[in-house]
Amino acid sequence: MRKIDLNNFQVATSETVRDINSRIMLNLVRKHQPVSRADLTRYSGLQRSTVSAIAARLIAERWLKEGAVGNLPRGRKPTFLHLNTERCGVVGVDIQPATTTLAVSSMDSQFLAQESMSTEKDPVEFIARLSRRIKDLMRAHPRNSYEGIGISLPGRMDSSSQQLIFAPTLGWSDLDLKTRLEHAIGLPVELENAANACALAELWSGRYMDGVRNLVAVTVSDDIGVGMIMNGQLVRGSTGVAGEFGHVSQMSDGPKCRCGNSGCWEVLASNVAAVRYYAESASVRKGEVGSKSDMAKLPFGDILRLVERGDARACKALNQMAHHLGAGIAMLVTGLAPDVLVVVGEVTRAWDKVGPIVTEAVKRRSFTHAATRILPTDPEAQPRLRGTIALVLQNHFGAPLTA
Amino acid sequence: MRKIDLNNFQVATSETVRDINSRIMLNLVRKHQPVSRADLTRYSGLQRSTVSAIAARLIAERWLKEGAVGNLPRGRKPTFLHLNTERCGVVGVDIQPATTTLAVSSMDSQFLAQESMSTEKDPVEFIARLSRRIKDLMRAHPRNSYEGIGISLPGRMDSSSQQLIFAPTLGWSDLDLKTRLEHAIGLPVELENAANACALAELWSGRYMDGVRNLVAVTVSDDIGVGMIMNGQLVRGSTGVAGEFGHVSQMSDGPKCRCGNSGCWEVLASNVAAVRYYAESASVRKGEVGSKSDMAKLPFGDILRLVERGDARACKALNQMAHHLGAGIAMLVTGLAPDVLVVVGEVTRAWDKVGPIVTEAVKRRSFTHAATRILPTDPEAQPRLRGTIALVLQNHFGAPLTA
DNA sequence: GGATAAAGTTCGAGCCGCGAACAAATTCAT
DNA sequence: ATGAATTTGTTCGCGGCTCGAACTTTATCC
Repeated sequence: MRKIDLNNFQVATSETVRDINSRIMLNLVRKHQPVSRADLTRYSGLQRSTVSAIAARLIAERWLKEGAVGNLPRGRKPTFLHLNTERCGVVGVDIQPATTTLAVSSMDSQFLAQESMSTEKDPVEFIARLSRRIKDLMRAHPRNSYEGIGISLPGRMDSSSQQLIFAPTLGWSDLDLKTRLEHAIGLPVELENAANACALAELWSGRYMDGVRNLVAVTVSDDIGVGMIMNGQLVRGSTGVAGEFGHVSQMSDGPKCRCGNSGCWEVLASNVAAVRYYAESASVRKGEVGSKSDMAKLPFGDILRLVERGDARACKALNQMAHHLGAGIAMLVTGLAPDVLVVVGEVTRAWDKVGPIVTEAVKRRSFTHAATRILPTDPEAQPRLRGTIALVLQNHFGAPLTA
Repeated sequence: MRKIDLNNFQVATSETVRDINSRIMLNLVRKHQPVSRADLTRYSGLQRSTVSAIAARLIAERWLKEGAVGNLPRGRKPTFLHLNTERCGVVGVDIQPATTTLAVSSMDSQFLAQESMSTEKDPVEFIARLSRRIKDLMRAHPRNSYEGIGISLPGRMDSSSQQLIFAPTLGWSDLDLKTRLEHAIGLPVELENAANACALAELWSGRYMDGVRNLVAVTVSDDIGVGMIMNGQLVRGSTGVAGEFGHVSQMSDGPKCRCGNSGCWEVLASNVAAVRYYAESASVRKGEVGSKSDMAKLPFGDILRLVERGDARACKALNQMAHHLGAGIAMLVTGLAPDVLVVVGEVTRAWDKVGPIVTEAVKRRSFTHAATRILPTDPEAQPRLRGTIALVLQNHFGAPLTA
């Protein structure tokens, strides 16, 4: 049961009924397609006449298309309905400190094209260049309509105004990225934190046969971010900053974190932590080639490659990271008890080594009543970018705001 | 934006419109009462005619009552509407390991009567006795109707079946309390974990002038429980076990917890932790009167009394507890960023001493972008019991299930 | 060729909010 | 007093929606 938000509600009119039922139909088609009108009456509980009327409208609005006819042992053959993936396109932009990836996607979240560009320090200059690239991409891939632009970025925005309020790795601050881009391109823009975008991508991925309404995404890179979906809805917290579990202190006498605190989870379990563990083990053991500070600049990818080759020191560093990753994930499983917890980041490439350590730590440390599945994401699948698409599509497939 | 739950949705009919708008009206009256129909058109955006029609129905259904007429500088005088608190009663039951408190309340959450009984080890026997007491209480306080029974208990129930799955301190397990009581009394029963009940109580308390849709309740007694409300809705997690932050390990080499883990938050910051700190300081300092094991049986209330009298050792024990309480609360503030975090329990009686330590710890340890207010509850206000009332009333005031 | 079965359409009834017109109640200027 | 102005609240026809029964269409099987 949800409390009605008296600061942001919508009264119902007669059209609200059709709104609600259309959304339900659209989701039923998404789930069961190809599907006949008759099946939809059974799935929805609506009358046959109502289903026909809604289908007619959704076809007129080009959300649905009629397809082949099916076969049945008896009676008239059904004509199948399915989503009209041609209808609309979505632009997704994944901004990361070094490079920005942009893509156009169809309604079924299939990428039509994808390209990269460098992220710049000057946000105004960057926005100008980005909007040119987006326009070019849209021209190169014409669609009936483009519905919006979803953007994932490593930072936080105010949940109501969508003003960027915190993006340390980009060096931007207090920027109205949303309005600027909307004016430049003329499409609605949705901003979201990268971890939240990943959580959305998983929620809408179709990977979990519905039923998953509580999902946590943990992004592991140079920092650790957490995106939470509870009761089928993104949790943004009071000012949009929920999910900073990466800055929960796990070891009061641990290394200093840039947030000012000590022993934060992300200091112990992020990619840079693994690099540090590797460098430390070097200096302790022997003088060897390369100074300690050189090693501290090693990219995390190199550690993974060393692990693949069986390098003992790299393996140990990765194990340490995995151990701490497990401790933090145990906290999330214990406290949030999601149906699914997905891990995002390069570290999933070594999940055969990391996964067992993590699940063992969770099993050992957490109340076992929660049956949380801990899963790596496919590193090739670009979860952040898929999340930006989901960010726009949820406006069409999510529950309409009522009451 | 919420994802539609295809396993549990409700299609809209023409009556859904009235359902939704009635709920909105009811909440607007609750917020603004006494309030005229004309004001309600302004608050809701509905037409005057629609507001009148809905009001007429709500009056016929006895949810609302017409009251006095107001005064205006010009024009016809408005007749005020307000909630009809006489309409219905609610039964609330707060089960705790030693004693169970039951109460009957009117629709405005005012207690009409309240009494206590001992909690028994045998659940079947207990249910029989409890239902007799409830029936007597209802007979002694006749209302037009009783809407339901809300029950708070120290344990976890499956979120769908409401079967009790875990209640160690009561010694009950796998019990269908809900169905048994429903059959015995003939009223719908709502079960909820005590911490969740406290969170609900605060959400519906009217203490925060709306706007608060993300709220965390931390119950501190012999254990620590956490109830979370995110996006205006209780977070129960996959099988109803979300909120066990009390069993997040804060100190890997800390004391053993009954959950099998070490250094759990509740082992470091609960009432028994304070008692243990007190006992430890005794044994370390001197032989003195009373053995260490005697002191470990001291009730937490005695420690609070000693603190009031200025006992240095008791103060130190309380400080230690407060320090760890702050560390855990910092975790919640950092990770969940609620608008409000309320602390429930005897410890709030010494909040002048504990509060500053907690807020200092949170300020030091957490990302300060979240503007979470950390507040103690009034120990006299019986948050668990108020929560049981909210549990039933939210069925009438919460958003109806649509889509 | 008729019985049976299933898919899909048509159409009137009923619920509901909208919005304009109307009725009621009250103040204020003349 | 009296009428204009103002505000509250009601009445009523319209259009949107789903329901549900009746009907049409398209198939298979005996």
